[in-house]
Amino acid sequence: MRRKVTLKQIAKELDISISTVSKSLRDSHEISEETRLKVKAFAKLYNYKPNNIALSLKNKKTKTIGIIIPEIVHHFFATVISGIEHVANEFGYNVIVTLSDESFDKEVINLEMLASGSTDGFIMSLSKETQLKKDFHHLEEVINQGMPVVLFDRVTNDVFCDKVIIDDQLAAYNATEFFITNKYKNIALITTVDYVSVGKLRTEGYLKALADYDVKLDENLIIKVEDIDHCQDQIIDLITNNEIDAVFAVNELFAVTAIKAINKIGKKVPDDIAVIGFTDGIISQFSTPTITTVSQNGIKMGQKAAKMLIERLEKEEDDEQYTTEIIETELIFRESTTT
Amino acid sequence: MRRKVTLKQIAKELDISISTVSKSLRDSHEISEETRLKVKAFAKLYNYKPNNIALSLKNKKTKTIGIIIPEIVHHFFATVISGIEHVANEFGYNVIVTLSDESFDKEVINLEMLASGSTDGFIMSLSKETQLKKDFHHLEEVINQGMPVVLFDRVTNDVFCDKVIIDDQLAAYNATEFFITNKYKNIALITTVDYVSVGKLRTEGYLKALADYDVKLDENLIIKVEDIDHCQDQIIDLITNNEIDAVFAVNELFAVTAIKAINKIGKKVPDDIAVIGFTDGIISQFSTPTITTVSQNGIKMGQKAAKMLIERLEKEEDDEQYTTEIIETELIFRESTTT
DNA sequence: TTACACTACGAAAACGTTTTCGTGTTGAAA
DNA sequence: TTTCAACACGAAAACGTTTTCGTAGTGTAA
Repeated sequence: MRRKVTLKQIAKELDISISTVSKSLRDSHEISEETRLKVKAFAKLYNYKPNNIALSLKNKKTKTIGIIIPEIVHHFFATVISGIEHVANEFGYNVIVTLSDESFDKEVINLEMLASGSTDGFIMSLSKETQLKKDFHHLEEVINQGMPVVLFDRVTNDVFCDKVIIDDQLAAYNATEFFITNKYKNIALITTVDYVSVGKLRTEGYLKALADYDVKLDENLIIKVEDIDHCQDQIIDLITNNEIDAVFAVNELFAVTAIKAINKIGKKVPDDIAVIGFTDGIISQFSTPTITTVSQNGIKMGQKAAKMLIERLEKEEDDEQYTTEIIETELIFRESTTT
Repeated sequence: MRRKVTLKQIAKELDISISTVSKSLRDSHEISEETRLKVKAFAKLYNYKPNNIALSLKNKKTKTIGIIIPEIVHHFFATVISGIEHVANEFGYNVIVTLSDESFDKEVINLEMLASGSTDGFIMSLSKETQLKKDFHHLEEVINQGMPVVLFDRVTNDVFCDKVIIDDQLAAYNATEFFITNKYKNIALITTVDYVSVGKLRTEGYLKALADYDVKLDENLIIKVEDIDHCQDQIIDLITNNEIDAVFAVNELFAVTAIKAINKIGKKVPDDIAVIGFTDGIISQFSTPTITTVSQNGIKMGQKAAKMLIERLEKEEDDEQYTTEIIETELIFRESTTT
C-alpha cells in the first residue's frame, strides 16, 4: 500500500527544504530550473497531489458548498442538486448534501455541523417543520458568521439572503387563467396546507385568477391535503361529490392521483375533466395520459443558486445587497388538457 | 458580523494557554474545576464549535464519504443516496456527491479530486464509459492508497473491493420464469447494450430461463437499446412486427415506453400483452396501468453500502477480505400483468 | 530541613500547506 | 580589494486542533 506522498517526504527524499519543494511545484522564479525540474519529475513520479484539508485550513476556504434539502427522493430536488453540482464542479467546488427529512431539528443539526468549517456557504430549501415553526435562528446565526446562504423554492421573507424562486402565484394564476379562458368554469384546486409556502402562494394565484375573471369561488372545490400518503380518499371525495370540469393540482402526485380517481369513477381525462399539475417531473411525462403541467425548471434553479452563491463567495467585499431571482415557468401542454 | 471563535481567542480573552482551554472543553482532569467551568461558560457564551478542518488535518480523518454516481436525476440513484446519507448521518459522517455524467474522464477527475484528502472512502457506481473502456486504474490507485471503496449496482470483477449488488441475472430469470409458467410463450426482451454490466446480466437471466424451460429463443424478440432517448422507434418496430404476448424490459423507461407503444397499435396491457419492468420507481407506481416490476431496493443498497464502508473505516486493521453483498429483489405485481 | 508526590497549568510538536523574510554564495562594478 | 545586487535556497510562521511532556508551586511525610 503506497500512502499519499507529502511535501515533507519529497523534501527529505531530495534532501532539500519543504519550501523549495512547494515553490518548485508552483513554478516560483526563486528556484533554479534544475531544482524545479527535478522536483516536478519526482512529484509526478510519485503522483503528488496537494492535500485539500491542509489547503482548506491555510486558505480558510473549503471550496465546498453545503446543500440542505428536505428530501432527495423527489424529482424536483434531484434536478436542483444536479444543477448545483454541475455549476459547482465547473468552478472547482464540491457539494456536501444533507437531508432534513422535513424536520426542524435535523435541519439545525446539519446546518451547524457543516457550518463548523466544512463548507464555505449553503444552498437550502426549508423543511416543512421549519416553515411551520417560523424559527430561523439557525440561519441567522450562520449568515451572521459571514457564511453566505442561498434559499430556493421553500424560502421565507424573515431571513435576509439571496433567494431563487419561481413566481408560484403567477404560475398558478396562469394555469387557472388557461382553464377559465377555455370555458372551464368549475375548477377544483388540490393544494397543500397553508404553512407550506409554495402551496399557499399557488392557492393565492388560483384565487386571484378566479376573482379577476369573476368566476364564483366554490370553497367545496378546494381541498388542502395534509398527509400526502393518504390524499387519495380526499381526492375521490372531491371528484365524486362535485360537478367539476377541471382540476388544478399543486404537484405531480396530486395530479396523477386525481387522474386515477377520475378514471375510477368512469370519467375521461381530458374530455370530461381536464387536469393541470405542477412540476414537470417523471410522472407528468410518463403518466397516461401525459399531464399538462407548470414546469418548474429545477436544473435552472440549481444552476442559478450555485452561481449566486459562488459569486458571493469569490467576491472580496461583502455587500449587503441581497437579490431574489425568479426563474420563469411555463405551461407545458400535454394530453391531460384540450385547447 | 461575529466570526467564528477559536481556542486561541478564548485563551487570549481568559489569559490562559490554548492547551488549558482545549483540555477544559474536553473535561480533562488535569484542569481545576474552577478553570474548567470558567472556560466552558465562556465557550458556550460565544458558541464555540471546534473547526472540522483543523480536526480533519490532525486526525487524518474527514468523517466524509465520497459518492460518485453516473447521474442523480434518476429515482434509483436518488434512493441509494438517501440510504447512504441516513446511515452516514447516524454515524457522524457527511457525504459529498459528485456526478460522472456517464463519462470516464469526469469519474476519474472527481475521484482524484476527492481522494486528495477530502474523503475517507468512496461509494460508487461505474459510468457507462468506464464499463465500456474497462479501465479501472483510477480505482486501483485510490484503493492502493488505503482508501476503502464500495461499488454498488454497476460493478466490475476486475476491481477488488466490497460490493453491493442485486442478483440481476436471477431477478431477470424469475421475471421470465413467471411469464413462461403462466403460459406466455412469445416473450420479448428490451435490454441495453452488453457493456452495461447489469443489462448484460439481466439478458443472461432471460436467456437462461428460456433455455431451462425449453422455450425456443427468437432473436427477433430481443432488442438492445443503444440510445435511451430514441428507443421509441425501435420498440414500436419490435411490437408491430412480431407476435408477442409478453414484454420484459430491463428498466422502467423501456417498460413504460413499451406500454405506450402497445396502446398506440391498439392492443391492451395486460390483456393482449403483459409487461414486466425493472426498478420499482415512480414510473412503475404511477403509470397507467401500473407496472409489475422487479423491485431493486435502492434505499437498502445505499444503507448496506454505507455500513460496509463505515465498518471498514472504523476498523483498525485492514483485512483484505472483501465481500459482495446481494440485496434481495422481488417481483411486485401490479396492473401490467395478470396471473 | 529535605525529599517527594501532587496539582494545575504551559510549551511545543504534529497534521500539510503557502508565503514572508532572512541569508549565504556568487559575480560584477567601482 | 571592497561593495552590492542577484540568485537560490532555508527557516519559520500561520491556519486550529489535540496531546505529550515539562515544570512551577504546594503540601506532606520522613
